[in-house]
Amino acid sequence: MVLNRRLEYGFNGYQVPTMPRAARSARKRCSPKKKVEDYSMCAFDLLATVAGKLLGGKDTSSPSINLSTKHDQVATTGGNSNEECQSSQKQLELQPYDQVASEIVGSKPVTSNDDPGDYFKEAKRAAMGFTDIKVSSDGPAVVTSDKLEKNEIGHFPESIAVDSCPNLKSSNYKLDNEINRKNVVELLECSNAPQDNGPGIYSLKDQVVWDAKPLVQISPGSNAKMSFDEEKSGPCDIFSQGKDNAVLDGKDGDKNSSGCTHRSNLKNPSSPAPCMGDRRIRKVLASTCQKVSTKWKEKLFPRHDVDLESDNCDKKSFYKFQGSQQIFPFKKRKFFDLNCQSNSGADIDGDCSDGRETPSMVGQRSPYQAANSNVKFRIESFRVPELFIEISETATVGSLKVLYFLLDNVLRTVMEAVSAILGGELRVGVVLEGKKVGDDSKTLVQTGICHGNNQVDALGFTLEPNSSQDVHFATRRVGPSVFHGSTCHPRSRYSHSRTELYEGIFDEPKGANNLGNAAESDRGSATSPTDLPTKVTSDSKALVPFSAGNRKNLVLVPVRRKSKHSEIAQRRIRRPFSVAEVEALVQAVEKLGTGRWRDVKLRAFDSAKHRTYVDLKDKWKTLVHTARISPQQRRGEPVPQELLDRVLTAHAYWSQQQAKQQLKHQYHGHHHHHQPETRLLL
DNA sequence: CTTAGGG
DNA sequence: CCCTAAG
Repeated sequence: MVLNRRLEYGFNGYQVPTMPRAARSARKRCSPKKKVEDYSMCAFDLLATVAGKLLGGKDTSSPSINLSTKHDQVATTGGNSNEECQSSQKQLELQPYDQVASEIVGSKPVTSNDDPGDYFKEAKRAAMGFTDIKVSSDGPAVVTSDKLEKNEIGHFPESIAVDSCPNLKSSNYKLDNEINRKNVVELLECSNAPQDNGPGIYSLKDQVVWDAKPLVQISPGSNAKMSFDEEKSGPCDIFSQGKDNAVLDGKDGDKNSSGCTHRSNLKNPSSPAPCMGDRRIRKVLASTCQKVSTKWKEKLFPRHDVDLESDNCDKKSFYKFQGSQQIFPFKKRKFFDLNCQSNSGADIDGDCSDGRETPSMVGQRSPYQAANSNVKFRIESFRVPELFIEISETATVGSLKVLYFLLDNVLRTVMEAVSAILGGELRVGVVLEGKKVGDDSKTLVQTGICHGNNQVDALGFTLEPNSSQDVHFATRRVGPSVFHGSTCHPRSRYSHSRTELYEGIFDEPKGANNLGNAAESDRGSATSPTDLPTKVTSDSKALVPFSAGNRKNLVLVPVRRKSKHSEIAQRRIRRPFSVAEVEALVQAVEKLGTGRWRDVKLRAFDSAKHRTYVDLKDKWKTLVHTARISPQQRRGEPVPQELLDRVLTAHAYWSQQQAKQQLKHQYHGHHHHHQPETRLLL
C-alpha cells in the first residue's frame, strides 16, 4: 500500500521576524508573498553560501571556521578580541564531500527494510537541502549547550558578532558595542518607511537575505576598506546616522584576496583565528547575480553612486578569486521544489535524485566569529551555493550593520537548524489519529493503518530528536515535526525514490467519483504563520528581539505551534473539481442558496475533507464566471452546459433573494423607508 | 468559525 | 487556492 502524500518540511518552530505591517503592504506590491518557511529556507540557503564562503578554501585540507558566541561583552577591541576560541566555540569544519556522502548514503543505505528512522532522517535532511551536511557535536563542544540552555533567551540570545580578523581596527569596528544599536532590524524597520519607494529597506531582507540569490560575498582576502561611504543623505539612508559614519578601516597588509593562505589551524580553538588578511566584505557583482546586486545596492544605498564596476583593484582580485573557485550550483531550485511542492508533482522528477554534488570547498576562510554561546558543532560537508554578500570597502559602519544583521540572522538560522536537525538522532514515530503507535512490531493491519481511508488520513509521522544529550533540542528547539501522511512504509531506497517523498501525489478520482470517499489527503491543520512575536510567551521561550539597552539582537524566535502537529503551511495541491462534484455543488446551492457554504459543505461534501466551505464558495464563484464566458474560453474539464445553466439560474435566484433580504433589513432599520421591497424583485 | 471578496 | 477583514 502506497500512499503518497506531500511531506512538509521546515524549521519547525522557528519563525523569521516579520516586518511592520506598513512595510509589508508595501512589499506586497512588489514581491510575492513569502511564507515563513520560505524565509527560513532561504536563510539556510544563504547561510550555506556564506558559510561556504567563509569556510571554503581551495585548500580543503582542513578549512574550518569558528563560530563562537560569547556570553561576555563582546569587546571587540583590538586584535585581541580573538582570544576567542575558548574551549567552547563552534567549529565548522569542511571535509571532503565524498567522505560524507559515503557516510550518509553509502554506509547506511536506506531501504524500506531498514529502520524507518534512517529513512526519514535522510529524507528530512535531503529536504533541508543539506544532504551533504553533517554535524557532529562531539568533543568538548557539546558541553556548551548547557550554557545555552541556561540562557533564557534561547540558543543564541545575544548578538553574534561577525568578527573580523584582528587586522581590522577595532577602534573603528564598533558595530557591536558602540552602536547603540537599536538593532539592525529595528533600524531597518524604522528607517524604512521611506518614501514610498515601494518596499523600502525591507527589500533588503527580501532581496538579499531571504531570496538567497547570490548577493553577499565575504572576501577575507583583501583589506580593502569598506567603501560606500555614503553620502549622507537621503531619507532612506539608514546608514548615515551620526557616529555610524565611521569608516571601517580595513587596512593592513593586504594580501591579494586569493592569496590568503592562512594557516591557522582553526581546528585548534585556542589558536588565534587566522586571519587571512583583512576581512573584507565587498560588493560583488557576479554576473549571475548582477541584477540582484544592483537591486540590493539600490535599496541599501539608494543614492549611492558607487560604481561597483570600478570598484578598484579589489575587483580584480575578486574576480580572480571568483574564477578560481568553483561555483557550486546550489540547487536552490530543487531545494524549493522540495519544499514548495509543485502541485502537479510533475515538476519534481528524477532530477532530485542527484542530490549530492561535489561540494566545492572554495573561497577563503576567515575568522568568523559569532558571539555568545558555546555550542560546538562541526560541519563536515557543506554545499556551497554561488556567491553572496558584498559590501564595498568604504562602507560605513551603518552599512555594516546591515550586513551584520544579515549574517547574524542567517547564521543563527543555520546553526539552529543544523543543531536541531542534525544534532541528534532523530526518531520516527507513527501517529494514528493523534495517538502514537508504539509497537513497531504490529502489522499495519493490526494497527488499522491500512484500513479505511479515514485511517489513512489520520496517519502521520513524527520526527523528533532522540538524543539524550540534546534534550535541550528535543524539548524546546525542535518541536516534533510531523510528516503528515506518507507512505505506509518507506519504499525503495532513498536515493532513488527520494523525490517520491516530496510528491503530493493525489490520484484524482477518475471517472465515477466519489465526492469524498476517496482517500484524500489534506493539508491538515497547518497553522498559519503568525506575525513576529515580539513578546515572550512564557512557554515558547520566544525572545524579544530587541529591547532598548539590550544588545541582544534579533533572532529567530522559537515559536511553539499550537498544534501538536507543527507543520509549516504549504499551499494545498490543486484538485480540480470533477463534474460530479460540480453537480453536487450545484444541487446543494440550488437548495441552500449562496450564502450558506457551511451548510453546502455539510450537505454535499461532508466526506470530502479536502473541500472546505471556502473552496466550495470559490468554486461557485468560478462556476458562475465560467458559465458567463464563452465555451471557448473555458478551460479544464468541460462542465456540461446543463450544469452551467443551472448555475446561472441558481445564482440569479439567490442573488435576488439576498438582495431581498438586505432590503428587508434596511426596511426594518428605517421604518420611514417604505419602499416596497418587491419593487426590486422584478 | 463563517462569510464575502479580493488576490 | 490563498488571505483576511468582518461579523
